[in-house]
Amino acid sequence: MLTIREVTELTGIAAPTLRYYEKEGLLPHVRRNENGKRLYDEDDLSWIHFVTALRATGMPISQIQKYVYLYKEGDSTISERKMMMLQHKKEIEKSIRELYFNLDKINYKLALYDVIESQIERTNIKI
Amino acid sequence: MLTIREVTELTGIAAPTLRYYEKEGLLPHVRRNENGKRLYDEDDLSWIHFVTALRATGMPISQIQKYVYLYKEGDSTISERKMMMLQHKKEIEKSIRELYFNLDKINYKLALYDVIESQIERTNIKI
DNA sequence: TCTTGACTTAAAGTGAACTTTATAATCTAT
DNA sequence: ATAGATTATAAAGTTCACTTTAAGTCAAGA
Repeated sequence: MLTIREVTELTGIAAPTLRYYEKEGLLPHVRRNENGKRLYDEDDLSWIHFVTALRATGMPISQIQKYVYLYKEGDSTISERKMMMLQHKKEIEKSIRELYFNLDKINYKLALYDVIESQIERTNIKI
Repeated sequence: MLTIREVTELTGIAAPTLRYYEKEGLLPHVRRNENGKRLYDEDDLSWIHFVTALRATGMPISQIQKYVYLYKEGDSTISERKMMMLQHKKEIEKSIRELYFNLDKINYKLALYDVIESQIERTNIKI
């Protein structure tokens, strides 16, 4: 069992953020010791990594809340949870497509700069 | 020359956002008619599309401000602007890599759901 | 024993990027 | 000529996801 400090060192997530996630219901079943201090086990670490992956791919806190709520409901919500993940997968793929699309525009801009620089070279103008 | 309404229809960007971008210095040289109403030309539309691409790829307003400031400075800032774009290109590529990395985790989760569902099928349990 | 440091909570604060509101001026159609 | 829509500005408000602060509890080391 790990203290909150050990988890922050392991994950790079700030302690207040871990408490915030827990308060918002993103981390089910984090235990406490006899004095109320948090103790994290392997399952908690898995949840933290999973929540981090969802956040890093743009899933809002509110939707992760819903997912964890369904998880707590038990096996009857498995298909709904799977559908949430399928939907989120689509969103991520869409984000990637949009990034590539806009990356093209940046590359076009960079190509223009290359043209300008080669013109400067040819005409021997100094900037 | 287009009115702000025509630009919102053309770009899907809300009029207050266009005014906000202009106020923040993201859109150089937007003209006005004799009564102070904005009139956008082709160059303005290009800037709007460019700013939109930068925003959609996560560049902060403050950095776009800096880029436009350099643009207004003239040709002597070309290499600095090109470096900004090269750096931003790297950031976008990093974002794409991270999205793929986390997409893998979501796909792993989905594979687990598939395993669970096939188990349910085999054991004939109804959920 | 004292004090230092790590933990706890609730509540307030922050920063980024808009968005809304309030008020006034101007354009458009009848 | 006038009603209703559109535009302008400045300033306040909103949302999201944390982050910081304030005030307190507790265990361990000098």
